[in-house]
Amino acid sequence: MNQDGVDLETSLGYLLKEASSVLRVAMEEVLRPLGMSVTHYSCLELLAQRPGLSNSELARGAFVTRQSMNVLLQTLEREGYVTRPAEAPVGKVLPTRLTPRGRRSLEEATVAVRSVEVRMLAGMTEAEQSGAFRALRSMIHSLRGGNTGNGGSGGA
Amino acid sequence: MNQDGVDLETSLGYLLKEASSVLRVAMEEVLRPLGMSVTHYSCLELLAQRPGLSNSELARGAFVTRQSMNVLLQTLEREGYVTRPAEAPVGKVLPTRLTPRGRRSLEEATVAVRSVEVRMLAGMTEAEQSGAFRALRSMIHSLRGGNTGNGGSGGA
DNA sequence: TGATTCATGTCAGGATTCTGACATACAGTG
DNA sequence: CACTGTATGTCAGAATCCTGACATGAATCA
Repeated sequence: MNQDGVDLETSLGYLLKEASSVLRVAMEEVLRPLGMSVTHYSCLELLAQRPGLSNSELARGAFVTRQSMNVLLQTLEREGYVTRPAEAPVGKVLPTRLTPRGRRSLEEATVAVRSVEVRMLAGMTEAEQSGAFRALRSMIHSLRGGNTGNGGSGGA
Repeated sequence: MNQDGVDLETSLGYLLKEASSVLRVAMEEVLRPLGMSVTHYSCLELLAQRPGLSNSELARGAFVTRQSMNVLLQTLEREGYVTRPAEAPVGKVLPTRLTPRGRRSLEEATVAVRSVEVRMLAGMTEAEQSGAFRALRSMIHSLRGGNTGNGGSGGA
């Protein structure tokens, strides 16, 4: 009946979307009491691991447009979670850094987020986890790089 | 330096989000020439496989709110892709069905979407695919069902 | 039977994100 | 050195989606 369709019940793409949706909901749930959105948290986490990231780099890392990230950064800066130099040291790039307050805020969030990740991984062996990791990486790579003869718009 | 963080480089959650993002972009890319969004396509595909689905069921299947799905359905109905009875046969539920036009439209989209899925799965063995499938299913189940003592707000 | 609870469809308002556009700064090429 | 191409930060407008709220219909239960 649905042999010519994609068959959502067995589609890895659909399952991927579902998993992502459920993960997003779970993260929003634990982040909400902290007054933080997922993108908000992603931004802070990115900055903790790679201080000095620019707005555009942050946007790519959080999977939003640089315009959206810019709006967020302005808020975070105004509220004292991050700092940006008034003038660009080189070019137009404004390296962003966490303030102590931002770092404290992130610590709370990290605990919450980690609990979600732990819950998500519950019931999976190490082998299954690394298998899933490799599978996801492979999918990303295939989707980013290769085209099926579509006359590559090239992308990045 | 980032050992007390979540370490985005090795986080399955982050990778999941990345994969989902890349998949979404790839789908939008092939669906755009057809004038169709991902939710739009999801709705049609859902209806093809399970005719008579209600607005709310469609919303859950496409991972959006029923309000958003309602807006989409009104457009699709107005443009002749789906039909809904003027009055509910039972209760308030309005069973939705694809029109021939909707079915034709879906066929085009299915070809496009399947090509993306094929590309995504390129380079993965059958075993890896079914492994990824099981892993994703496990994550969804763990995230949906179990709580780490957070006192389940039970979703809705 | 009557009350409570739950799910659905829908309307209205608000928040978030995106698309489009512009000026600027660096890198590569002739 | 001038020119082209790419990348960045930012502003403005539009589109999208969500949260909140309401009325209705069905199911559950006393």
